[in-house]
Amino acid sequence: MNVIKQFFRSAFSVDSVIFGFDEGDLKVLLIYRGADPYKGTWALPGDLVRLDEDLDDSARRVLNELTGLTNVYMDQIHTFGKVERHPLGRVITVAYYSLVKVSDYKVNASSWAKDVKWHSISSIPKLPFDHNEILEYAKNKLKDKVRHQPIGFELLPKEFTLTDIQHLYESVFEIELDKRNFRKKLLAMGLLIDSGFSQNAVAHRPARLYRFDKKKYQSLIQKGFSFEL
Amino acid sequence: MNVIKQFFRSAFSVDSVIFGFDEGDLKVLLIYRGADPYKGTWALPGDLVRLDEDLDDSARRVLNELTGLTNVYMDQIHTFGKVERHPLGRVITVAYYSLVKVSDYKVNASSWAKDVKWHSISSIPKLPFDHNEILEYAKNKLKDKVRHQPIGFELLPKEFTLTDIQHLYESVFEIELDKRNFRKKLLAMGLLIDSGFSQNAVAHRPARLYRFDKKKYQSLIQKGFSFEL
DNA sequence: GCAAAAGTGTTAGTCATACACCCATGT
DNA sequence: ACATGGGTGTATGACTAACACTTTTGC
Repeated sequence: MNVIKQFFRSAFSVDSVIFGFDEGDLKVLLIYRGADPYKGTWALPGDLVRLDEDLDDSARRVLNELTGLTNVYMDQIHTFGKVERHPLGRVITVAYYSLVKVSDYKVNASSWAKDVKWHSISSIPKLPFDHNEILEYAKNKLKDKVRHQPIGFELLPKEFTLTDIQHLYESVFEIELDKRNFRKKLLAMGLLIDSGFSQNAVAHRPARLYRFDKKKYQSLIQKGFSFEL
Repeated sequence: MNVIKQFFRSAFSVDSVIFGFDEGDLKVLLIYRGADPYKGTWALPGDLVRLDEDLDDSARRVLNELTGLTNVYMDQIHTFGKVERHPLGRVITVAYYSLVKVSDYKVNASSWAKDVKWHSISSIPKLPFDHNEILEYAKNKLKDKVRHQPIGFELLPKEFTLTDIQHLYESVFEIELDKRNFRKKLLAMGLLIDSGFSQNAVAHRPARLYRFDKKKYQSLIQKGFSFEL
């Protein structure tokens, strides 16, 4: 069939913007490319999608190969398809972002990345392909999502302080928030469980530790609830 | 090179959810497929992307071939990439939606569509491929977008009544709105211009006609404004 | 004069914002 | 005792939601 010869000559890749939150700062996981094209530069992790692999599975595979993590929050961002975006041929890329708890992240179990490192969102180098553009899209998508759904917790360890969340929101939105008002709203959601524990070994009054009530959240979502901040 | 043989055997398509608003009802433009696969069914308009064609351009081409329209509001929805979604081989599809003024829409200038018709959003038939899923995504995306930006006007003729907009919002959100409150908020945006004219030949008090102030909107956007409803 | 949709304000409640001091711990 | 961040309440203004009657036109 003619169509096959004419059109089935392209490839598609997935690229992943992996967000983490550490030291009060939003981070992105970049790889140092060990192979051409663009060998020797920091880039977003990604790979060509195999012909027998669902798109979403491919994104999960890339994340898993890199971090060893599964069951991670992941969402599609956008698809980038300029003709000349890839030097090897016609390759469009479907970009995803995921939110990982930096504390869960263990290995650099990667075959194709010579090095892997968290980069603060405020100091991202020039990246190959259209990766800087992808990252911009990712940041905006993250903002939009966090504003409407309490997914920020995916970036925090199981137990966290209210100040942790506040700093997280402040990094994501790049604004400052009022402590009292923020706590009021946050607790008013009714989705935080007081763990009963506090920080220890801190050089100030220890903060209470909370957990996110995932079950309650799921059941509210079911009932068609929607959240804001 | 090995990679070429291994991966460059797939294709990608664009599919378009073309929204219109007419007779107080949200509509979608469907084509009646004149060729296989799925010959003889109603489907979303779409086409394979040419190797030398940017993704967005491809979506605009499909829209233009079908309606003769250019300069139409268009936005990417999501990319669908299940392995078995297309019978001819590995084809992922990038879905777009566009908002057209039904009054501007003239011809069925289409080579590949046997028939083209507006279908009310409330009575969409079973569609081939994953098109019903795509349409669901499109509706949600449209809701999200309309909630935060006054793009609803793209669906209305240049001059419209306040009741027209209210009906539009009611169809998109599938809810009922209070007339007085809706008008208050709408006029408070300061983005409507009273055209000075009114309807005529209507069997009731004629409504004032307004225009959307695109220039003011652009300049507010520039200044980092954001809107809600 | 009747039918049909246009147009118009007020009130009560809820929510967002601004703001400053005392507390518990480690050193 | 001092430094560090944790924790807490109130008052004001802004916005949202609920609600009913008069007006203008065509027939």
